[in-house]
Amino acid sequence: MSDVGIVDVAARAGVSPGTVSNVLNRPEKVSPATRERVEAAIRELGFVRHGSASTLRAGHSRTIGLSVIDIGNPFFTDVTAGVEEVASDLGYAVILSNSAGSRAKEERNLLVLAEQRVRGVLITPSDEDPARLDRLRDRGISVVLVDHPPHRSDQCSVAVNDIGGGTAAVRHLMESGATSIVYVTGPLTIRQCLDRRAGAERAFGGPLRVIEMPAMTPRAGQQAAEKLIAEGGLPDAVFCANDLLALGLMRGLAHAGIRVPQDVALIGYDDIDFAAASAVALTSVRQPTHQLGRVATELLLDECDNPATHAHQQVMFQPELVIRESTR
Amino acid sequence: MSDVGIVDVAARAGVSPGTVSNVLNRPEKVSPATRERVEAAIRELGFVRHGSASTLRAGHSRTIGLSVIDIGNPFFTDVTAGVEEVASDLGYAVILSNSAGSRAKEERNLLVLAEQRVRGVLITPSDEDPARLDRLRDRGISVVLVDHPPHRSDQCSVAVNDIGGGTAAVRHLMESGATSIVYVTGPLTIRQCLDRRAGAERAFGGPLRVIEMPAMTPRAGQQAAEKLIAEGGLPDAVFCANDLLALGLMRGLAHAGIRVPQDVALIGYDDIDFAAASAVALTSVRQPTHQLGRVATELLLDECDNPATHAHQQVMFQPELVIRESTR
DNA sequence: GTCAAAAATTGAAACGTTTTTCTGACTGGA
DNA sequence: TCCAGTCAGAAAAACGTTTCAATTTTTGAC
Repeated sequence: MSDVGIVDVAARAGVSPGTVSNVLNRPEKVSPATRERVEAAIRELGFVRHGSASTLRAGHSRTIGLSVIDIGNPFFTDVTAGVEEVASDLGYAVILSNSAGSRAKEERNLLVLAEQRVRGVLITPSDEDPARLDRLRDRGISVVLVDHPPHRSDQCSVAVNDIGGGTAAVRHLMESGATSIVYVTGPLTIRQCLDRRAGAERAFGGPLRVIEMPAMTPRAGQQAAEKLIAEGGLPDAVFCANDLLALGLMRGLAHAGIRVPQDVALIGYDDIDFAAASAVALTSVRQPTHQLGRVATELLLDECDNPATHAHQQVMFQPELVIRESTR
Repeated sequence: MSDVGIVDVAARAGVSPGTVSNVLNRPEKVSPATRERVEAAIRELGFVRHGSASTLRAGHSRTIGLSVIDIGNPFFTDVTAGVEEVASDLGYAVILSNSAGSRAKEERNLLVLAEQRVRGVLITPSDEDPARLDRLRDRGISVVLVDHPPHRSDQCSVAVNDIGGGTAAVRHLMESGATSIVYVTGPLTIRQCLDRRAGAERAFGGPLRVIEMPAMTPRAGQQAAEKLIAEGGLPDAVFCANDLLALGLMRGLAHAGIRVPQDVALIGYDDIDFAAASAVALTSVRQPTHQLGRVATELLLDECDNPATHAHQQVMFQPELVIRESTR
């Protein structure tokens, strides 16, 4: 139960606590000789800075929050990896919270982050209500939207053009000869789902038949397949709002003896690693996930560390169609 | 930049700060009337407790750390989901860190957790050195090992019988007629990889040909396939230390025109969701991942909240063979 | 209506840092 | 030798909670 504080270190090194603090936070302000001595004392005593005391006094922490919609979705783990790389480089810790598509859970998580006095928050919001985020900002917590367009112009955001992606997907299906197309999606309260539909219908030239599932998981995809079959009238092609749905749907179709792409063409979204390894390699719309996480974090930390010079930016990436067997 | 503290709330409610603190931490100690009044004040002022100040004074936080080896591996995201469920129920926040298989990174992450004064740590250690964890315990931070047998008897751990799993996997391959078997694995510094090999060789009755990759990802699996082919002498069957390797290997073999299971039988480990959806549905060894996370967290929080009555436990789950096409 | 015991509330100290102001101790130019 | 100008380091005051002993209020039994 070792409990060495900054004063113990100070005593050991024969300096004042203030000097130890300087060694920790502005090493350049202290002479090499004493710095060396203090660092030795820290090492010998196994001192670990008390983050809470530090945060309390300094008024801000070295942590950022990352709130995602589904940590089980490889899309978000890829984003997370990018976030962690950058944060870690700049000495920030990341508190990861998973809203699991539940607005209530997201709210609880944001409260925890606010209590922890995180420096900033990266969030893929689970709905379109900006009020919660404005409340965070009022508390002095910077917010950067991830995979979401900005609510207003005085904030940073990093997104991918989902309308364009939806358009590209359906255009490809039509060029492959499909005339009847079904859009299988998660909750249409999620912006990504809406935008991809909008893009899809723009390419299609009219409203699409839609199957809306409560989740965007392989399980939901499989259920969507049952629904599709039960409703009768199999389409030429199915566009799924993400790859998890598509993979589940593919399995569901296979169960029913329906072949992809011979009977139904299938296209997903995200191009997760597993898309290429699936039963029939899945055509998908690739997003620069890793880059998304990196850039979002860079923007956030710039906003935190250089509030004076920081210029808010809205970054928009372009997705890329990856054609595989499921649409041939 | 609202900055209401406990004293503002106290003023508004016409009570002392101590009473507000009681409402927050032991509501049963304060009369319903004043409690009501204080809660109203909290709501009206939008007060959010300063977690750092609270942690500083109380000497402990309401957060736990979770350190995993690869957040991109569905095995760990499933465990994480279980952890989060239980922690969230008991009012704890989870700080998730990813060691990405790097010992140095794990060490850095543990330091961050120690600085944050987390109440306890759930960890799947990336190597066998118990020193780092002992150091945490010396600091009064409880540690529960996840997917790892105990280093000593005075600690909690939750594991799955990997030797048994390895044995079951190879026994199944042999019963299917395989006589030459290759074990494709991640770093043999990882216990899971070692144990699964031990179990595999027990079933095989002697040493197996081993291909050791530096990572346990689909990419590494694909490279393993190239290696396997380059080395010549294709075996009857391949046992992969996890499903990611197996899926990558499957893709790699397909590229080279080698068919699974006709030319080579293939079995993975973990039974991640994607195993069933792969090109050829993958035979695998299923682990109770979600349960692993739940039980580990229950043990940890019991240790934290009831140190007096807590009894250390070492839980060992049994894996389950799931047979699919890749071994038929 | 009184009194002791229990319950509710108060007030101030303390948690371990960071920050700011201030004091000495050097430096080098006159 | 003196002085202004630097630079290192010291000392003490915060930061916003929780806790604990002390005090007041309420309760219940007689």
